[in-house]
Formats: sequence, structure tokens, C-alpha cells
Amino acid sequence: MRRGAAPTARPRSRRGEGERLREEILAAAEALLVETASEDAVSIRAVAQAVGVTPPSIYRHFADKDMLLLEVCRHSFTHFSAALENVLEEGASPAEQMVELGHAYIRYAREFPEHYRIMFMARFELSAQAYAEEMVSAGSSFNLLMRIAQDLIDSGRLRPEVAAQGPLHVGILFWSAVHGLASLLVAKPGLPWPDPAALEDDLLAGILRGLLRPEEG
Amino acid sequence: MRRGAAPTARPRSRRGEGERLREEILAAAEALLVETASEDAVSIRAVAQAVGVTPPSIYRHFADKDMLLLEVCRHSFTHFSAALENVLEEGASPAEQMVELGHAYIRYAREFPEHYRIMFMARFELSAQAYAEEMVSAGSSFNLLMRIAQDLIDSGRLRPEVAAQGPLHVGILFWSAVHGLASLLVAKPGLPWPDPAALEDDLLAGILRGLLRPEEG
DNA sequence: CCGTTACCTTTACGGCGTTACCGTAACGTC
DNA sequence: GACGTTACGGTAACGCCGTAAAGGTAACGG
Repeated sequence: MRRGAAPTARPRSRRGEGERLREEILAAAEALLVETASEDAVSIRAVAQAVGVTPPSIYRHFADKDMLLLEVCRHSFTHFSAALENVLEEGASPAEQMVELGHAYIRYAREFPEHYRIMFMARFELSAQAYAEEMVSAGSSFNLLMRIAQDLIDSGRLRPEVAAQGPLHVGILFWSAVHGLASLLVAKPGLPWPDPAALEDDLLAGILRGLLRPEEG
Repeated sequence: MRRGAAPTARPRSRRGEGERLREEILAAAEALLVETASEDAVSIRAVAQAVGVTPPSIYRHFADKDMLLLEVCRHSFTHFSAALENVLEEGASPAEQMVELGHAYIRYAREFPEHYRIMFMARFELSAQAYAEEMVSAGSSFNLLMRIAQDLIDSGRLRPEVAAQGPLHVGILFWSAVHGLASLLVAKPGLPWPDPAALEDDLLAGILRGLLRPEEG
């Protein structure tokens, strides 16, 4: 360290305050991820320098780089889940709620593309992969999806052969449609996309209609 | 080089045969990608060693690593496009063809997950990104999608407000649904997926029904 | 036989993630 | 108030990586 490295002269943390550096590392990594909009720019060394610490010190708080990135995403997923819950109106039908959820989901993906990419499009090695998958499937946003899928089944408006497959099946059908559009928009920003809002509307309306009983609107 | 490096003593290519090494590099990279099933394992150095050549020699034939990987995918996409075309039966309706296309698409993604990941889920820098996007949008599989979307519109079976948006809009709706399921399966192999075949069937049937006119089956 | 050129190598730079080891300041204890 | 312990972070280094600059060498046209 020394010359031209640390922007802030970091005092050593007090005895029980090792957690503080951990938080600062997370914040710096998050900031780097958002500002540069590139996962590659978030290197252990860059994060360390931003915090004013040497690279190996990161490893006292995170097992490896993958875990650091996943923790960053986990943090932001709190907001994600909250955002999803907030769009749900009390009086809305399960079908309406599912559509609203889809819109909010895509909105998040487009607002935080790098977070989205890391969580849903990235590849990790073994333990990190398992951790990421547990985060997704145990996260409250996933539970929210399952809950609304169950509500949709309970409402009796779904086609019987679809409803019979259970909430996981139904939920994943919606998730697939929504994730497909979101991830294509994120992965291929240069393609000549037609109006994304229109795509969203037609995609959500389409998959919903297709799963409802024939006689329904 | 020298000790324990080159598995084959490579003779230098003749005057006009520089292209031969290019092909060998592509083949070695492809093999590494398939065998290791990991993009990270395909390093310039590993490819060079597999071919029996020094790393800088790669750069005589490929601008950088991204371009090498994209060329590998481009090669395999020939087979992809051919596979898609082959599933189309002569007498089938546009709707049936679109569903068959979707099944073949997901089958490919699951069979060559790393290729699929590189082409549709990866991030590249600038020129490579532009190249990848051009490959996708100008590739014959994309044209195939557009053609069937147009046929679907021409068949008059689509809901008018959807058909009015044009083949690009319609094609992307199907692409989104199919890519969503495919990429989730590829990205999160550890999740407790219900039967993928059932998901495929219901997803494709669902989105199709949802975009057809109400009175249709 | 010679100059040119296509093909490949040598060497090296700067970056990365990560590990093994070491200083040091803060605390509980006597 | 000195003391051993321990949490906290630093130093130095290893082995990868992608890539650039410059050089050698074999194959050809004349």
C-alpha cells in the first residue's frame, strides 16, 4: 500500500467491530458493480482499494470472490422482494397479481442488470452455485411466486390439467416467460427490440390467457 | 515450451496453409468446451497447448479470446440451425411448427449448455457483443423464427392486436418464453425442477393458446 | 541463390484470485 | 500497569490469465 492507494487512511477496527469492515466491503463492491455496470470491474483488488485495505483482508470476511458477489446480490434482493410485495394490491385477483409481479420483475432486471445477471444468469462453482440456488428458491420473492401460484390454483380459473401439476409447476411457467424476456433484454441490449413495454404486456397477458380455462376472457 | 508441453510435435504449416491451424484451434477449443463443460477452462493457453502451439500464435487467427469463443459457437450454430429446420414437417400448420421449433430449441440448449450460455447468456465487450448480436439476429435460426412468426400472422389465427405488432414482436414473444425455460434450466441445474418435459409442453401450449384468437382451441 | 513473406516462438508486462506467513493494536487477566 | 492472547489487517509471493512487441525460421517467387 502507501503511495496513491488508499483514498482514506483506514484506522484498524476495534476488537468486536470486525463486522464493520465486512459491511464496508459489501458497500464498496455494490457501488463498483452499479457504477461500472460490469461484473469484471468488481475485482478483489479493486474492492480492497476502494475500501482502503489490502486484497487478502477481504478473505477474512468472504470465502472467495463468488461469495462476495453473491452476498452483494443477497443484500439487494431484500429491496427486490420488498418491491415485488409492494406492487400487490389488496383487492386484486391472483391473475392480476401474477401479471403485476411479472411487470415488477422485469422492471427490476432492467434497473439492476448486473445484479440480475449474477443471480439468474451466471455460473458458479459448486458450493457457490448451491448457495445461489438456495438463495433463489428460499428467497421471499420465490415464496411470493409460489403463494400467488397457489392462489391462482385455488381460484379455480386455471385449466385443470395445468392446475393439477401444482404451484411449483405453475409458478415456473410464469417465471420462465418473464425471465426469458428480462434476460434477453439484459443479455442482448444491442438487438433491434420492438417496444419492450408492448412485449411485456403481450407476453404476460398471453401466458396468463393460455393457462386459464378456455371460457375465460 | 520444450519439456512436457506439446503433446504432438507440430510441423510448421506450408506457405498457403495458415488456415489449417485456425481450424485446429477451433476444434481444440470446441473439444475443451464440451469436455470440461466450463467456459473458464477454455483459456488461450490451454487451447494453445492442446494444439501444440504457443499462446501468441492464436492471435494470428483470432482477434482475441471472445472472438475465438464466438467463432466456436458460430460453427456449432450451423448444426443448431440445421436441427431446427429438420424438425419442421411439411404439412404442419404454423402453430404446430412454432411449437416444434420451441421443443428443438430447448433440446439444443440442454444438450450444449455451454454453447448456449455463451451465445445467449454471456456478456461481451463492445465489438464482440455487436458481433454476437449480429450472429443471433442474422443467423438462419432467427430467420426461421421470423418466417414462422410471419406464417402465423398470415394464417389469421392470431389475435388481431398481437398480429398487428408484426413478426418481430410475435417471434420474440415465443423466443422469450422458450429462452426463459431453457436458460433457467441451464443456469440453475440444482433447483428442484418438476418434470422439464411437462414444463416445456405446458409453456409452449400456453403461450400459443394465449396469442391465438379466443374462439380457437 | 537470395530476398521476401507467412508462420510461429521468445520474452515479457500487467493484471487476476488466492495462500502462507507476519506484525500489531486491542482486550481480559493478574 | 505489565502480560499473554487474540482479533485484525498487512507483506510477500505463487501460479494463473490475456495479450503486445519483437525475433527467428522455413518456404516460396525471382
